Amino acid sequence: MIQQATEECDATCGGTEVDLDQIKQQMPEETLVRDMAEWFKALSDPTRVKLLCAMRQQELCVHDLSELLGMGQSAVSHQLRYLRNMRMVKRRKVGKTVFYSLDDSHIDDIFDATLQHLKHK
Amino acid sequence: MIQQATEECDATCGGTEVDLDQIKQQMPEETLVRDMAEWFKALSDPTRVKLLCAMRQQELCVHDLSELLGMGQSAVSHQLRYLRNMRMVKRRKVGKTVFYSLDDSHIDDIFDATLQHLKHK
DNA sequence: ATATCATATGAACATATACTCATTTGTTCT
DNA sequence: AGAACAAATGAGTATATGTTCATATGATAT
Repeated sequence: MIQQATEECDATCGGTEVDLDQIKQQMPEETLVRDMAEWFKALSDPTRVKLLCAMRQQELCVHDLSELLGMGQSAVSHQLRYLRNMRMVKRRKVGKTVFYSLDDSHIDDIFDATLQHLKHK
Repeated sequence: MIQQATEECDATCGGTEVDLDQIKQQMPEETLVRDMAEWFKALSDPTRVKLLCAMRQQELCVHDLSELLGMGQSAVSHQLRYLRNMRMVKRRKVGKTVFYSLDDSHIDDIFDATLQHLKHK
């Protein structure tokens, strides 16, 4: 359960009842915070969400993804690179075509949870 | 288990073995995709992540949050408004000071899961 | 009412982002 | 080798985003 501030940030808000140092200690490291933000940023664009949703169903080549989303090949390719750099998807080359698929099982969980969350609001 | 494309996107990549229409049907609605992206975008900035992490521990006033993050009051206030618009946090006014706290239990779960995820990589 | 303090808000600015267009790379086929 | 095709990449551009600065709002106290 989350604590409630023991009233009176007032008087002089500078000297609060709250123990900021203790809270600071419990905070995740700066680098971890950045990693978290970066990870979420990868999921913060509709195009990338769609790509991941599609790959959640099955491995797909760039061309098909491009067609599925109704977007240019270049745009899709750029976003796939982004997702690959984030290690969220991986490639499999077969001749000229490249198949992309999820490379992070965690995404499935997060997506399921989030979809549930958003539907019930 | 995710399906693997039945080889040969080749020949002419346009006519694949993959049933795009079926995949399309399984995709979430455009509006839902946008909502998802928007929700993740709220978590895609280090400042907002820190604010949420702090509030995860306890309710805090703007001044203390500002001090905790070592950022200007205005910047913090802007981000709190953002989070409030997203209905991720709520306010409680006591005199001049305003206390902010989480308003979305789902954030706890997502953060826990994500922190676990990022630590083990 | 006036002063003071906590927070909110608007404008401005610098940076980041996602797309398009043009071109390149890498592969297969003839 | 050269043609044809899938995908990748770089540059350019329009828009979005996060912060700062200055100022406004709202509340308390004198």
